Amino acid sequence: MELSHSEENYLKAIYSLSAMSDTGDAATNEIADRVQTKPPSVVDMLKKLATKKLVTYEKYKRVQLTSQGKKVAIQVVRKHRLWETFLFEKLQFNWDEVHEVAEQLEHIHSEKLIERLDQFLGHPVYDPHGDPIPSANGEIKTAKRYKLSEIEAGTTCQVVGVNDSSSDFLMYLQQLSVGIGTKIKVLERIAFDHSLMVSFKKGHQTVVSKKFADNVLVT
Amino acid sequence: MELSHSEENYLKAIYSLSAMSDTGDAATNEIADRVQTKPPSVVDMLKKLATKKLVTYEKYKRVQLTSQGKKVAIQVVRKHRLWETFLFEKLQFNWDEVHEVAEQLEHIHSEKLIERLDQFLGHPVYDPHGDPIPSANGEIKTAKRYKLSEIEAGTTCQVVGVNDSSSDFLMYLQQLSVGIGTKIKVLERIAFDHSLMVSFKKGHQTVVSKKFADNVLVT
DNA sequence: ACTAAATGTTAGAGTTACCTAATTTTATTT
DNA sequence: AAATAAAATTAGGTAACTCTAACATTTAGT
Ligand SMILES: [Mn+2]
Ligand SMILES: [Mn+2]
Ligand SMILES: [Mn+2]
Ligand SMILES: [Mn+2]
Repeated sequence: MELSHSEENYLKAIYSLSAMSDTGDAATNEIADRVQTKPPSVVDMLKKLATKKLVTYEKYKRVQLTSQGKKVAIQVVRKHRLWETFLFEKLQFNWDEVHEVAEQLEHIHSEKLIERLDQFLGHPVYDPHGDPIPSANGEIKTAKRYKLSEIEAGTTCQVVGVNDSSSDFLMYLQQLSVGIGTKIKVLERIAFDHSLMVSFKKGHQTVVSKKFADNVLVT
Repeated sequence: MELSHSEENYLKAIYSLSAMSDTGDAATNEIADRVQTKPPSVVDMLKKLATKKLVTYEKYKRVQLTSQGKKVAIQVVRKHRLWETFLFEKLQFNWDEVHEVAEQLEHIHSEKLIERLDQFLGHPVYDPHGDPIPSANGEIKTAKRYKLSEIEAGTTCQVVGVNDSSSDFLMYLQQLSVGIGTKIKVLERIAFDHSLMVSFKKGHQTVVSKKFADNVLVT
């Protein structure tokens, strides 16, 4: 069954909201926020998705994806993240420019296209934001992600993403030559202001603030 | 002004129909055929495009693109052909598989994407079907294209496209190792059945039928 | 338990892009 | 110049997706 852009966007929104909620479901207003519409539009769509068996919905209750719905949502996420990787790796888009275009590209319908793209990119595992790319059969690498600020002194870890994507933050990262994949060793945790003494590859050593370390995700 | 998929498809259809007509315009029924709708839908759309100044339309007369409309149409064609080239060159799609997916990709809205894609592909001049790719400012290489069947004996020419894109024909071409860019020398024109004696690169020599030669475009 | 606030739903309507059936205009024959 | 055929248009309607305003339900605060 061929879904519309709109249906796919809703499924993706419900998927990511459910993933954050500890009850595995999403609320009407949350969805409206996420897909930039008003709550009545969400209700209409939930009814439609429910008749298509993509979602289990009872009025006044939070929605849940069915396994069918989840499968579709994950494929959309896969496409989104593969396109982001393409834009970043092959077309030299910046970190913060890829999302908007991928938001459109994720709706192109072609099995073959996405499998060939995956192959062309060398089967990447993480997108430019460090988010895991689901595999063709829907499996997602879910290595637990820590804030850099939680890492013990003496440990070496690897950057897999960020919490903040403001351009101030991204520019600072660029200046430090820190990106996805960068290895960081935590040398010392400074009790006074919770800042960290760290070293990046090649022993280049600096102090970073707690605010910085809270926004860098590592494994 | 951001146009819809549908509006873009209509403009593209009117553009290519106008190019074929010697009066530089297109008829309602022709457009309906091309975009796979019914004539009343076309009339609706023509009225809309007319209020947007993309088309000059008077009822019961043939439509013409305004210069604005032509500009938009050419940009859509540019995107279509660049994406076809990407699919063919980078993702190893076959000649006859690229069109359908490009039909979707041509509607992605992003200036930057298309310029970067063009650069990534090395500013190609022809798409996988041998059709010219308009430049960023809308210029189109219009080297006159001849049928192979029109070429004089003794002349060497180069394949730039085909008239038929049936898979029977494409498979035959593949078997002969003939593709875009292949050089062909016409050795002899056989009066009896208008077939041609030709040689491909490396002196490999064969006879091809008139039907074949009518469907191979060369410069 | 009662009230107020927050959340969610229904009613009714607009837009885009289609459709079929009926009608009008233009083009082609005789 | 009629008559007929072809092409184009209008009328009226549907489906998807969105909205605002009004109403219903649930939740949280006292
Ligand atoms: Mn999207
Ligand atoms: Mn991402
Ligand atoms: Mn298209
Ligand atoms: Mn083409």
